[in-house]
Amino acid sequence: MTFSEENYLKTIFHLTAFSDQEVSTNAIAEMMATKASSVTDMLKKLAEKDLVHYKKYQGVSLTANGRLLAKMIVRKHRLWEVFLVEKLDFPWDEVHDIAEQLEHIKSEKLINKLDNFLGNPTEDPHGDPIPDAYGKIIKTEKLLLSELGFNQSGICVGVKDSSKEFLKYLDKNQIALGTQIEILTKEDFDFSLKIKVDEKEVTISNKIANNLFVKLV
Amino acid sequence: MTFSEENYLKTIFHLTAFSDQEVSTNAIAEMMATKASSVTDMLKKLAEKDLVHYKKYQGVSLTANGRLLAKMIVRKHRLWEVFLVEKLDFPWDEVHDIAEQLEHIKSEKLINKLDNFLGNPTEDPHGDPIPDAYGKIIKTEKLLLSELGFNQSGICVGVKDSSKEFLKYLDKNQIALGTQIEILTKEDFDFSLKIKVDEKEVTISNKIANNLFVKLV
DNA sequence: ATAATTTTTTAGCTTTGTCTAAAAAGCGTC
DNA sequence: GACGCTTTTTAGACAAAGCTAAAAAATTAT
Repeated sequence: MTFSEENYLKTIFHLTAFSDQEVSTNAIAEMMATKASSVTDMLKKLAEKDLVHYKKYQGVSLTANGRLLAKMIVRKHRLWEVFLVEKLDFPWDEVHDIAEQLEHIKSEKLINKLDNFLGNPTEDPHGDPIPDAYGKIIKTEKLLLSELGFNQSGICVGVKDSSKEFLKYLDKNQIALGTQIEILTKEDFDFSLKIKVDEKEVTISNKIANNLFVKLV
Repeated sequence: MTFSEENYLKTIFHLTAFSDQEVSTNAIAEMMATKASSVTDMLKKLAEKDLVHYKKYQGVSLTANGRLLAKMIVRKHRLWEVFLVEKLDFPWDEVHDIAEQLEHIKSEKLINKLDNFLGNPTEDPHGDPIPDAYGKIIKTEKLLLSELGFNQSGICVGVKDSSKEFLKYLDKNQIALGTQIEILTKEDFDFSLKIKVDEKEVTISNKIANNLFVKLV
């Protein structure tokens, strides 16, 4: 498999992760910042290799085979992210781009040894689950901070948006995985929240609350 | 820089490391298992980017620029090899192929953090020197086992040939970096040696002795 | 139901890195 | 210096993966 094929599989996997429907050519093109015509070409090639179900004009979905391969790429990506943060001390907003490269290294033995070296983590530094060597994914149930009510408290367990900008914002406000957050007040007008983090009161917008996963406590 | 360009630079670096002369198109083609015509095409491109000195039919050598880049690739390769052996417990004969992939990961910060994580090693698992972040290489003087005389002893500090086959042979005979070896007798007919390794006597061929680096002790 | 719009595919071109076959340059021998 | 052999380069082709522009299918609106 080429890097490009792997990137397409991964994109299709992410786009079908929640909806579980066929995904459109345009959606893939947009996510990969490429042109629909390029996507069509690749879909034909992936269909040829029995990695996707593809019928002209009908959208596309992964075959069992394709899904397993996609999960292995996600596994590699997330394990490398753990390595970068835990072992090399990278800040969590810098690991994605490097992991995008590392995820294409081909060696099953390498990734399994890395997994062991890291202590078989089940989540990456953004709280996303790491598939095991068989592709099994354990998802922990989590809710958005915006779903909590007054006086409820949650522990931050992940981010929905993992862009550099959002992660840096969280760093600046001393919110990290494991941080406890209590909802103090909710503004009816713009749904902004006043929350308590480490004994400090902070006001955050609805957009922030909508991208932060917490576990009720 | 593409992977292919990096591989050419690395090959030219290795071929010019000792002789310090221009290297021929054919020599590069042979080492890379490709065709001379492909090499010519690439040399033009590298010359264009001022990474090599190239004049038709005259052979090729690295520019200062090209040499530095080549050293950075070698640095990455060897640091990753240390990681694989020291941290992930890979046997020394399995790391080369994986390091060939890892050496192309682009992130200066990554490689410098990796260097620190590994304790700034100066040699890779085969005894080859690791260039520092500025490209500086400290070579320790070492001689071939075949250059030792009767009753002299050396500590194994590296291998000249680092093929899987040779490394496995050494493993089988319990010879590793750091192993002490004493020359017992030398056969005049085929230059085979009787040596003492760990209180055990072993007979090795001239070819083996010619590919094992030692430090006099 | 037909027209307009959007989405997707096709056709044809570009670049990168490879190849084969043929031409050109360099070298060794006399 | 000419002849033949080896090495190197050129010319032209191909596969991968992208692009643009145009055609075709699907969808939405009238």
